[in-house]
Amino acid sequence: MEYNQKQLTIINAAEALFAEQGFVGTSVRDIAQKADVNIAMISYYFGSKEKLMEAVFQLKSEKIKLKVDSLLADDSLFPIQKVHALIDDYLARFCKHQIFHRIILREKLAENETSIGTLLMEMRLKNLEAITKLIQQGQEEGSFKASIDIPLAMLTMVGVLNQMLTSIPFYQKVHHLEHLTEDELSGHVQQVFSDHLKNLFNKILLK
Amino acid sequence: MEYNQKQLTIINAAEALFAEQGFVGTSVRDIAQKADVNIAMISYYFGSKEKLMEAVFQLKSEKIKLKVDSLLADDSLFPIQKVHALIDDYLARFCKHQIFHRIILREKLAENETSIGTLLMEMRLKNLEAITKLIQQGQEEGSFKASIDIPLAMLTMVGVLNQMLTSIPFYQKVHHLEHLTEDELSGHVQQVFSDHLKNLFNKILLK
Amino acid sequence: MEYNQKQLTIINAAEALFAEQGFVGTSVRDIAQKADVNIAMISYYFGSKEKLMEAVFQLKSEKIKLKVDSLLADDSLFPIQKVHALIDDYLARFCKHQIFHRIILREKLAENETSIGTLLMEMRLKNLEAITKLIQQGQEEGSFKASIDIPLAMLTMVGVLNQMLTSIPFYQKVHHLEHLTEDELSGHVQQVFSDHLKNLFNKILLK
Amino acid sequence: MEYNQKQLTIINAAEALFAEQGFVGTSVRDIAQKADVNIAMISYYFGSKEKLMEAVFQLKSEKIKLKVDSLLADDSLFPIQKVHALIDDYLARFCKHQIFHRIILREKLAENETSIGTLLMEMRLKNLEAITKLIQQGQEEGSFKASIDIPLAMLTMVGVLNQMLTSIPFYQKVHHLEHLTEDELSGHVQQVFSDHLKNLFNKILLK
DNA sequence: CATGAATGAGTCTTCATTCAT
DNA sequence: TATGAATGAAGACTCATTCAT
Repeated sequence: MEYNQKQLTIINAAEALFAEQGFVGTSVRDIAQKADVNIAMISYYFGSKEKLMEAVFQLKSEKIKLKVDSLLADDSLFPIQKVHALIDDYLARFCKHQIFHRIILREKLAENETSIGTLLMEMRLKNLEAITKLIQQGQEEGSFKASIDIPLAMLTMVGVLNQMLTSIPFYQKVHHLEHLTEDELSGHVQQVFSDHLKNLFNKILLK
Repeated sequence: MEYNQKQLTIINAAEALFAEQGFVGTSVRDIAQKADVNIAMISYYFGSKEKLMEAVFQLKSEKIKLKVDSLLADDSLFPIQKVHALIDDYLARFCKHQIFHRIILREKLAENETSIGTLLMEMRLKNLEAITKLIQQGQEEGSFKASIDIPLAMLTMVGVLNQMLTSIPFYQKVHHLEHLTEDELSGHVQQVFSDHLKNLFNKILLK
Repeated sequence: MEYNQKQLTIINAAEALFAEQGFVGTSVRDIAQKADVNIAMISYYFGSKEKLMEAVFQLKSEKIKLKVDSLLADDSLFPIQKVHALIDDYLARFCKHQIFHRIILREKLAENETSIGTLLMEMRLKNLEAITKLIQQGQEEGSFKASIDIPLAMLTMVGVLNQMLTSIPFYQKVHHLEHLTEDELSGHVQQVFSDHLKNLFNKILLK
Repeated sequence: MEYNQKQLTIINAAEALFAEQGFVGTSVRDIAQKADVNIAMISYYFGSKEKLMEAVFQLKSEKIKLKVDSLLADDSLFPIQKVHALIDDYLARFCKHQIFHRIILREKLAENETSIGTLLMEMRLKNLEAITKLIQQGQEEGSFKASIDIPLAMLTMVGVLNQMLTSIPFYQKVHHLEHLTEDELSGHVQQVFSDHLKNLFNKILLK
């Protein structure tokens, strides 16, 4: 799938709005306005609002796949370092508001077998496959535990990151960080979660 | 706030539907139908759909508060046992589809300062307060580490549980558990997550 | 099915517009405006535009059924007189712009198995049944031919009447009847077609 | 008017679709797709959808005119034979789904003075003129009645044929002809209506 | 000469809410 | 107090047409 510039503009606008307001909560009018295109363009280019969401999803999913693959292929790192890099990568992506996981996870997907549900499942399976390889590297090398529930580990990381997104204001408040600028806050939070997750995964993975 | 029977019926119907379909995805018609009341009753009793959600939230929040408080007051348990009980309690609540956290977290709340955002923040603060006491008990008793980021720990638990909710089909698939009935699956998952979270919290909290 | 006054207003407006402009050519806005009700009332009362058309159809169909039945039950008339009365009845109905046959026949119905197609088929079968009885009366009495293709005869009458509706301006022009008022023209046309059809049916039915 | 190949392709596609779905029910997209041309071509070549329908109409009208004229000029046939030939010709045309009369009659034309209404009137007048000559031949020759309402006769034929088109499924059902293939059914119906109309016109025209 | 891209008006329908009773 | 009826705004989507290329 190749998208032209206008299509990409729409996809980006949609991604941002879906992330903020959810799929149902976002109207095609909103998207058209944000992307500064005619409302009819959405149907024209993508067929429907749902198909647009699929496009958002697919595009993002491809990007992530590339990132993860290149990381895994890097021979200069130890397995645990790759895991740490993966954490930082996810973290950066989540913090840059490219929170498209949440976007989609929120809506009907949990149970419904929509086309997006299927796409999501596929992506998760691919991710799992890649990460399984990574962890097997660590196990073969001898630094990782022999018995690890890999899906459970993945899920833990993603769950913590998702929760982070919705909890930043809370975290800011309880730690009295109101004096920080948005960027400072973001940097701080990123550091905290990076340490936290790395620490968690060290405990989960390492012997 | 005291609610009469009809209001409670509406609140329960609303809670279930919000949990399944999200706030925006649920219409007052749906709620009225599920609660078997006239559509106009919702506006009549609660003023608006949003106010109804607040009622759902508030009621739930009170129930949780009671549970947690009673747990903390129980002198027969060690602090770490209380934490474990807390985990099982949260887990049971999440698994019984009383997933109202998710309900609300999904909608605009993350950033928008809606009335519900405020309610949510209040509830979290109360919860934090209670849990802080619990952890301080453990620290004073000497079994817990001295330096613990308590909000981060809370957030980790809730994040994992939230993620669990949306990932059960994925978990079922990758672990080849399709042969289990829904109840067996739910029981299995609950056991796995209970162990996982307790293990995680042991590492986070215990010296 | 019992309809309240507002529903009947809508049905009548819809009938007139469907007759003039066809089903597809008529918007719910048009109907709402003509009936002087809010647009949403159409969905509110009838569910959809198509369901509204079904209501139009059903109501009309019931009225016709009653008329025909009462005619057939009249013992004071000879069979051929009943046929003549039937012709005049149909004619009057068609001329009074209650041309709902055409309304519906026009749209997709011919081939598509819509709900209306089914309703139409049912009505035609009922009508055929009634008319078959009438013609059998004539046959038993001895004045009608033994072998008559009754559906073909019905179809001939309805076809001529339908065609009349769309051809009145043409007929007016070629017979130089422009000087007549609309009512005079209508009366004249009705007389001409009454004679024509009675004549035709005499030839088709009588020995 | 001369049309190039592409234009003719469009006209044919449009004719078929208008016949099936009506004017309003057919979109230019449908036509463009069926004709396998760019959507913009329709506006480009014909100016508008309505103008396209005029072209469809005009082209068809010319063809019919030619057929009728050639029939009338044939000196080898008696007038009643020409009438029978005319009936079979109309019948064949209607059965071959080239039912463009119905196409257009369906839409606004009955009362509205659209450009097509005018075209239709002109064509009818021309047809009437030709048929009048034919019937005068019969009258002069002595086999036809002296007093015949020719427009009424024409209208009867067209009305029956139109009705036939929308009633074939009904006719099939009541005569229990479901076992016939579509072609067999069409052939049977054609035979029945040919006999019926010829019989009718014998009675209307012959002394 | 031909067309892909783009548009604004229009489609039907559903929404949360209000009002008269 | 309670509700059936009613409403205007908004929903997603399709339409015939135009325009720059």
